[in-house]
Amino acid sequence: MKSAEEDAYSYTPNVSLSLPLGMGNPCLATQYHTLQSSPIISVSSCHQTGYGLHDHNNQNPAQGYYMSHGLRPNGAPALESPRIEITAYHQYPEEEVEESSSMDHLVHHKRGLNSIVTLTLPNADGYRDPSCLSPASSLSSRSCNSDASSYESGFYNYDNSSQNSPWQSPCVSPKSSSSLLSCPHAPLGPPSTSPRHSPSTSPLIGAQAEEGWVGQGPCGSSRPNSPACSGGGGSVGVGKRKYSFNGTTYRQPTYSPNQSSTPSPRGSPRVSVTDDSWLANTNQYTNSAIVAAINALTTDGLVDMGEGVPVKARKTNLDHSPTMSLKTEPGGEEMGPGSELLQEDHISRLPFKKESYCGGFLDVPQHPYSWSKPKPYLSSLPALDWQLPSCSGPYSLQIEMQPKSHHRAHYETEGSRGAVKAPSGGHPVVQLYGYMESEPLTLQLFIGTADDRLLRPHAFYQVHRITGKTVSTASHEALQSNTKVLEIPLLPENNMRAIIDCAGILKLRNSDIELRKGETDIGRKNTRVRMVFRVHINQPNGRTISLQASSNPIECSQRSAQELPLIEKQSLDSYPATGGKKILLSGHNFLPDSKVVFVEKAQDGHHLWETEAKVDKDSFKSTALVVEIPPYRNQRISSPVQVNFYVCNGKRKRSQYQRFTYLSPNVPIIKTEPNDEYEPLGAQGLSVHSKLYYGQPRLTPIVPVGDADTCLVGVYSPCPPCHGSISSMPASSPRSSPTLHDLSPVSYPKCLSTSPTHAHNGPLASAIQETPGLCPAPLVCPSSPDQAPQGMLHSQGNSPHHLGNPSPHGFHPLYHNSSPSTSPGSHPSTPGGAAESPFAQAPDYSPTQGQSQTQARSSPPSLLPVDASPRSLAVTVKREPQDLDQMYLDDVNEIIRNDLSSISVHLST
DNA sequence: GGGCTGGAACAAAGC
DNA sequence: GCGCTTTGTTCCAGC
Repeated sequence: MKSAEEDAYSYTPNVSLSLPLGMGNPCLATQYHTLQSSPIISVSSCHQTGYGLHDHNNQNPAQGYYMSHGLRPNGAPALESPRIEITAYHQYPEEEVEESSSMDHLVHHKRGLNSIVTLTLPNADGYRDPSCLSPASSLSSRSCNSDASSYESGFYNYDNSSQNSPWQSPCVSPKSSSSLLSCPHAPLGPPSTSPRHSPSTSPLIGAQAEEGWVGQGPCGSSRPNSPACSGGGGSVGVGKRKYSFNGTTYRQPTYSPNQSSTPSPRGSPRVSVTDDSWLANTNQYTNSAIVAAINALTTDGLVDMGEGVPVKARKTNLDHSPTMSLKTEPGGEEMGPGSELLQEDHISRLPFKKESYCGGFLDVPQHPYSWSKPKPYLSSLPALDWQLPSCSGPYSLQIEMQPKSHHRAHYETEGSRGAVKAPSGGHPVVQLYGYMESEPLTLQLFIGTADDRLLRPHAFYQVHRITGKTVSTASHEALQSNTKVLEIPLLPENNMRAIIDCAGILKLRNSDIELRKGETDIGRKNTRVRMVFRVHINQPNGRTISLQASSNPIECSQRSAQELPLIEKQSLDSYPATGGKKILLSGHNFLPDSKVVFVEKAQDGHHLWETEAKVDKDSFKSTALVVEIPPYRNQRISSPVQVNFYVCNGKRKRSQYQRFTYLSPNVPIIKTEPNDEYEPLGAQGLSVHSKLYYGQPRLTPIVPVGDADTCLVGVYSPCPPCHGSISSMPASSPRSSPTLHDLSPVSYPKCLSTSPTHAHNGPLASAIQETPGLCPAPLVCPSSPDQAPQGMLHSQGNSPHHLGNPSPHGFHPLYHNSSPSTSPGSHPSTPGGAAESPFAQAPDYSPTQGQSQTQARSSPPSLLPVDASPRSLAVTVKREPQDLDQMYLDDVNEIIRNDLSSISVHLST
């Protein structure tokens, strides 16, 4: 069975818990580095290494998290002070640098840093090397960047990057100080590990942006120019830009809500948005928007400046400069504000306001220079690779309608293949619950990974804006850290609900991406993605609550979609070790000869046990398999054991791993119906739990943009409805293997195990991710009384996987630590912050968000200590978890303290 | 005529 | 180094 893939899995990180803070989290490391300087290398390495490191990290989700978020030294009290740290942390030093007061200086600085990692071509564009780009590719790249061409400029990216860096944000934010604290949380959430993120990380981002392009080389390799450039895909971006600076082209005006000429069928948001409203936030917006725009444009501007942006790009940019950022054609509607330049997170935060967008742009556009200088603004918005919760306080971002599991992405050389659809034939639907304000918000959408690792922007896929008669939702493309982000208005009139019929998926050539400096991801067989939605809600106290919800995995490869088996749901997540019960698997591409293999892996990825389950051929369907749960190798387990299973249609045609938990035979079986709500797939009788293994990362700290503190604080409290899943949690995956398909869930391992006991269980970690969608709830959110603060809540729903797994725990613990109480400096809880608990679990979204939501709603989050799968378990076990948590927390705290002390020492030195 | 789609040819990468 | 298989990318054709 061991295939390369598996080997990859082996990755599993064995990070020791002890390391957590520092080691575990690359971020931290990086940070340190930066701080200390030394390690810059490390940082760089991180980047470059990218996944490798990350992976490891990832594997330990916890670590990752810690690192990135909270733990980060910053998180520690000590950390706070030095902004530097923050900076350091990033993969992109640049970003950090930028934030620093002296921009220029910083910039250079960055570059320097980058240089280490990669060459910094200021101009280097976005994800592709301009030079390298084949005509087609250029388009594509543009498409990606699309409008972007303008974006391509390196600057732009940098900016983004900076923003991205989680750490930075804190600094930036006025309240930043606290940010540091937030960091602590952060760790939990967004694992620094995240490939991209991590310093090294995100290949895309970092790589693309800055370094990028190894490019040239690639160019050659990659098909140079595809004739097709003209190809449709790209077309979208370029051709369609309608907005030129000129007001005319520009539609900013359109953005204005009222103006929207074309009423969106649903009441385009525009309508709702009033100028006033726009104005209201304008200032903020403006700044952010402008910045963003600038960034985007900047590139161009830079180019103009002579930096070497490809002529094409320049033209585009010039012509459209504003455009790039602003595209908003859809429907002619003006989304307005949203569209704007949100590139930056900031933008996103801001409510859609026309001003920000329009005003800023219109005015600015013409001057390249104006754009040219991206201000260093520290957007506090969390980087795209940060793991964010789907629920926080009263807010909950939910994917009401999940996208289909398959969507053939188009190449730049092709025409668009349309918007991602929902299984029902409609389109995905996203809704923000709990938002009672009258101000419209911007919903951000980008294409993220769907592997076991932490959720991060996908290096090989970009969201593609779809426009036309059939598109009712206005949207705007922005580029953030080399990742295309589609901005969609969320209007109160529409109940903060958006139908995502304006988003397609663009495939970038592997060769173009892999050659970029710093890129560590492999495109081959890395064809699964998730739609990631984010919304940033400004709070009266100045803080910003950022929520994220990720869709179920979407297979984007034509061939894979047709051949690879895909498990979307399973009727049972756990069962006694005796096995024997039948489980219904729902999905696609099942064959009469499909085999279902149960596998148990050690933390290091080695197979401990593997057995083929009996498949009921009589009930075979291409979309459903009935399998008999094989007895576990050890019938006397005293605690839940998490294993994985997959469907195999033949050599190299395996589904992703799904988690399954064997329970102690003595344990009363509790149904795991929570998922019932899952309904759909499950329909067949067995309730199916959705959950792709990779699922979604569930936990995520909330990242308050505004405040550093917030971050910390950010805990998010349980969300009432939390249907949402945590989008982010990564599963930690061992992965890495280029072949995403085989994600070994197991890898997680090392994450900090939450519970001491679990700590070492590799697999456990994974659980976290999986924790299904429950609402994040609960960890300890003071805010929500209802929820008990247990350390580990699991989202019930989806994730059955948890059982036994600490993974979840792992995270949780951290969270806890991070929580004010626990971690000393780190988190003070943020008072006003939405969630008190810094981290939120991400609910899993899994498959059907709807499900998750429903589940969540229907049943309050339960704490499952062991994660046993379902809620039921939770019920029974409740207490343990707490104890464990406590213990875990203690351990974690200890670790953190140690870490902090060491950090402070470093700093002082 | 353009946008979507589905299918498949061609070619590179892996095994 | 060769041949077969797998996967990625580009083209074509039809709706």
